[in-house]
Amino acid sequence: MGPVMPPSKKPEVSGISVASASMSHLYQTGSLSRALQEAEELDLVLPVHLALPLAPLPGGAAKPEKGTATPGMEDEELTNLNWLHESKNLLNSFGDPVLRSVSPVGGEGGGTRNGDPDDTPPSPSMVGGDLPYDAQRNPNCKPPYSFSCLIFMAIEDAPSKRLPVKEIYNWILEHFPYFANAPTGWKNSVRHNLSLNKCFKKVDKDRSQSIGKGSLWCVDPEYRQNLIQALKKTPYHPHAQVFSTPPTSPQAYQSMSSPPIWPGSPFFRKNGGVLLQVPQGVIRNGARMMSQGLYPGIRPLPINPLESRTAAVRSVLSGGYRKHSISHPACDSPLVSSDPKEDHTYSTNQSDDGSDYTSDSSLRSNGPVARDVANDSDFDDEDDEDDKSKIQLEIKKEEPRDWPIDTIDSALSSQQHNKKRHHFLKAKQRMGVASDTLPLKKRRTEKPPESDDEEMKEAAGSLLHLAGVRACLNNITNRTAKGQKEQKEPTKN
DNA sequence: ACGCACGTAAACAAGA
DNA sequence: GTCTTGTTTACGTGCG
Repeated sequence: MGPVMPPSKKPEVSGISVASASMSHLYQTGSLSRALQEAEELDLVLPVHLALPLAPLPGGAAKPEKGTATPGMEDEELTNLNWLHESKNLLNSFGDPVLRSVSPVGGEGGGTRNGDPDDTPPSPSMVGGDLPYDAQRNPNCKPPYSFSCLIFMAIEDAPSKRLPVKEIYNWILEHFPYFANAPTGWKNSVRHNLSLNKCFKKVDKDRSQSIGKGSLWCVDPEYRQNLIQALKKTPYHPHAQVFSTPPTSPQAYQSMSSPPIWPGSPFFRKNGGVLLQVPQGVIRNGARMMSQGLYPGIRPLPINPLESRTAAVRSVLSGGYRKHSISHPACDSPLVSSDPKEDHTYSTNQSDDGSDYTSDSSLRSNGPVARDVANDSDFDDEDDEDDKSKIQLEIKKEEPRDWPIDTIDSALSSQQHNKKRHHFLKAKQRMGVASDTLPLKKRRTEKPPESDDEEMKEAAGSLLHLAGVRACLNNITNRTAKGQKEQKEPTKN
């Protein structure tokens, strides 16, 4: 039984475009907190992303981001670069409407599949009884996310979109206090997932800026949609019908509603238990979304604009998260070659993956994931983003191609059951997939490297979006010349 | 009953 | 030697 969301009784902020533009300005000028406090005093319901910066950490103190501020960087530069960087990242990563539709409700415990369809009621076996998962209120409740999702979120939450294992641990610990007291086996599970799950890849690290032992891990762009699907399926969302609609264009992204605040989220409580939903147009007009709001129910970290800006500058100027020597988010650096070891169940052809994953295009054919990406590209080029029925149709067309993340891995991991494997292979054959194009970890021969193109498309769309954002901002801040200059700079990256 | 997705434990190797 | 990281195997659980 899903929680019944009380209708909002508070007046929404009027003047959406003004609100969104003002929000951007307020955030940049550091007066967002003041504005939010004023709004709170006025008993106004604010859009999610406006309020999230006020979401407190139980401990109270702001958690500084790793690394240090770039010396000599003017705060103004930091602000603007951060704006550009974060907008791109948030649009590309968190702005994904599927991701935004996620809310953390689902089954509990190992072996529980969080596979509630979007339009079905939540599992009765919710975490913490009938209440949705709330890391703050029920810190000892096991998060409903699978480890794959946790890792995915951790990596996506990183400015550089790549993290060492230890940072993944830390992210999980910070956002899910449950693991602080959980048996240490969960770390093993994390590593197990990283190694086994094809969605995650090791990234070559700059030896001159070594982070120590271990590698960085990133989300394989090829399988990002799979992870998004997994995240999407993890919870039930009361507004799933609203938010499960994928965009057909960057404009569609922008015009989509941002997520309502999940009842477990701090802002939900802050607003008297009113389920919030950002009015359409706020996102369109360039409102920022805070990552903490994209995984509702997860223990949020307070946002320090300066630190966040600093991280952004590290990524934008120095080509990435300095500590991790990143050149570009989302895997543009060569991935670590997997040593072509002896044949294993999961890596019968590891050398395929051993090379830079952008270089094995010739080995990739039209596997299911490849078709996914290809169709996604077509999808993004759709013009008729307002035709909702068409969108829904597209959703239905997508679903048969939705490959479970670990379908093959899992099937093959039970190798002792040859029967299983046989059935799986037969199923694959029914789906028209060649047996040698399994999306196995360390074995990617399915598709050409469209990820870079995808990245470029996303970046281009984001920059187009930013153009509107900046125009909006400029109307308010009278900083037209500077704003235009700053729009151009990220295109060099 | 079975397949699937997922979690957990454990063994092992390599490197810091 | 110890710890961390990474890989792999095996098995258990819950659900459809």
